[in-house]
Amino acid sequence: METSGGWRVDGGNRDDDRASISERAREAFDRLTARERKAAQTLLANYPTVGLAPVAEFAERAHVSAPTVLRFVAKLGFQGYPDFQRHLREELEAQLASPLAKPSRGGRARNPQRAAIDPFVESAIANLQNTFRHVGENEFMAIVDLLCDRRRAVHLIGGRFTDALARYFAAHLGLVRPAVRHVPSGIGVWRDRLLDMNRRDVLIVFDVRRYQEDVVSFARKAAERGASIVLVTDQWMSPLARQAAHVLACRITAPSRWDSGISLLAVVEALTAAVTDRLGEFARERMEELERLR
Amino acid sequence: METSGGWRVDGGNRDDDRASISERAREAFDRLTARERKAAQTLLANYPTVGLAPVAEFAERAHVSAPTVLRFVAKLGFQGYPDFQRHLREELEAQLASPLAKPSRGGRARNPQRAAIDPFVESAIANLQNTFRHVGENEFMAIVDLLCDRRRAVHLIGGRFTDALARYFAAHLGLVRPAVRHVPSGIGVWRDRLLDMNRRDVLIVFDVRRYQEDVVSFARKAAERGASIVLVTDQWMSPLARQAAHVLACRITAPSRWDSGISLLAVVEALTAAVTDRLGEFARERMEELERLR
DNA sequence: TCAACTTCGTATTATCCGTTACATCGCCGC
DNA sequence: GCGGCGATGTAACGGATAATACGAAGTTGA
Repeated sequence: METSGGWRVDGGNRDDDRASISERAREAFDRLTARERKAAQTLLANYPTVGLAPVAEFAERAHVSAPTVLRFVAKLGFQGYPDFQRHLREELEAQLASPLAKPSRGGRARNPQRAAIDPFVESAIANLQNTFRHVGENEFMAIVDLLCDRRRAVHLIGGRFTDALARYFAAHLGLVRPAVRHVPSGIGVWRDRLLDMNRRDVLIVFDVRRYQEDVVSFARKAAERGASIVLVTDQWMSPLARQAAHVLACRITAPSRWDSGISLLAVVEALTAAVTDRLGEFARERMEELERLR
Repeated sequence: METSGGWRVDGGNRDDDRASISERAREAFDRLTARERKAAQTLLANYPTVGLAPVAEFAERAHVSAPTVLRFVAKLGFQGYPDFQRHLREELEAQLASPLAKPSRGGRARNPQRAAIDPFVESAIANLQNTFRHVGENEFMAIVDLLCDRRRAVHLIGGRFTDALARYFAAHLGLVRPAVRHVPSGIGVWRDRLLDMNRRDVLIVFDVRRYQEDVVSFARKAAERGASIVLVTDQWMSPLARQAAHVLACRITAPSRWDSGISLLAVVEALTAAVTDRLGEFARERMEELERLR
């Protein structure tokens, strides 16, 4: 691994005093040994709480030994574990003192990696907010109603990339209610599945731009047979929107050549949560029974 | 190790029935003696950091003696000072999990639909921020390096719910580089796939809590055969972290009985974007060729 | 394949920390 | 003013925690 950026010739203390501990941990990363990196990752993943726990607990959570954790904090430039904890507390206090200040990143130049990541997070957040801002509450709850009707069968289908989301949704829905079926890619079995569908059924379709023709035509045939179509699509809307009983339009733009599925997933998870909640006792019992069958 | 699904029976916190510690301190205030009240005020004025310091420091800051502080925390109902600190850390951790989920408590009541949706978006945003805030840039770029090495084969596997994410990633990666293979669920073909793996290969594993034993053991065998393991997990970390060359710890808590995969998806998309970008011309040509073959 | 080196965990030691017993102080009633 | 009682600090104790020394295991390079 490249070490040119890691080693501070100037002794580094002036800078280290200002750098937050999480930044220090990232900076020191290439100087660390394999096990010490586990410790660093554990700290960053549970920042800063693990660091405030005794060494033994820290070590256990990181699946390393206590001395490894101690060597890790030593390499970060602390006198010892108590010293490390003292700095953590001071940092936490300073951070909580000005709640409006965004944590860390105080005027430091972003390095190129961060420049690649941060816009990504920002656009994802914007997508989430804009998606749910425009989702009609009535629309959302009507879909929940539909999915909570246990007499209806629920079929899920997705396109090239969104098929994974259909599977994700199916995996969760199938745990809280019966008659949930994912329609796999490849039109081999599609004809058979169409035969099963009638006016009682619900078909959830994921279709985003470069809208997939075969998926749309499958859904249209299902609609002709009387199935209720729930369409999860992007802001420009799949042509299937005409036939759909309910449409959820999600924001998918990203600073990349690819579109983002994050807001689609958020919709899926929000629906899952709402349905689980609404089904309440029924869902609970079903899950327990599934647990027993395992 | 739990292999059951994502259903969380408890809310994730054993002490949900008890009030927050600061509330407890205010509530118990009249029952306290004069000096103990100084301790309580000091704690509330510097919440929660003084409580995370050793007793002596707490006592000094409150201008009382250590035993007074001890009596104070005892009256709050804790078994002892370490117990008190443990609760403080847990509370802090829970609070950091969704720092944006606080607002709009005092205003007019939200309508029930919004109440179901907004906390969901807020926690998703917090998860995204906290996940990427602590992702090491070196770690991230090292993984990108790995995935841009076209001589290596890339295998992807996920658990019960995360399998969909593995598919999603595989679908995208497969477009920009060769030798990308998703490992399907069900251990039927796993043995064969293991045979294919050697030290040139990369195995990307998705494993979140209630970590799935079969996935972990598969990955361990792959690691024994020399494959490089890239683990995408949650903040508590799959036991596989021990064997993994690279770990991405994502925040997954949600105001629901289910965990959220949004930050995992964000990581996947960020990696996809970075790899596509890095491969540049090669990726472009490959995609054009795939387009022609269609 | 072996040797030198690094890394890492086990076991031990030393230190700090929380705890508790007890003495003192202050307060109130008598 | 005196005696009792609660509140508080001092000091000693016991235990847990951090630090360290050492040996095992793994890695690298010849």
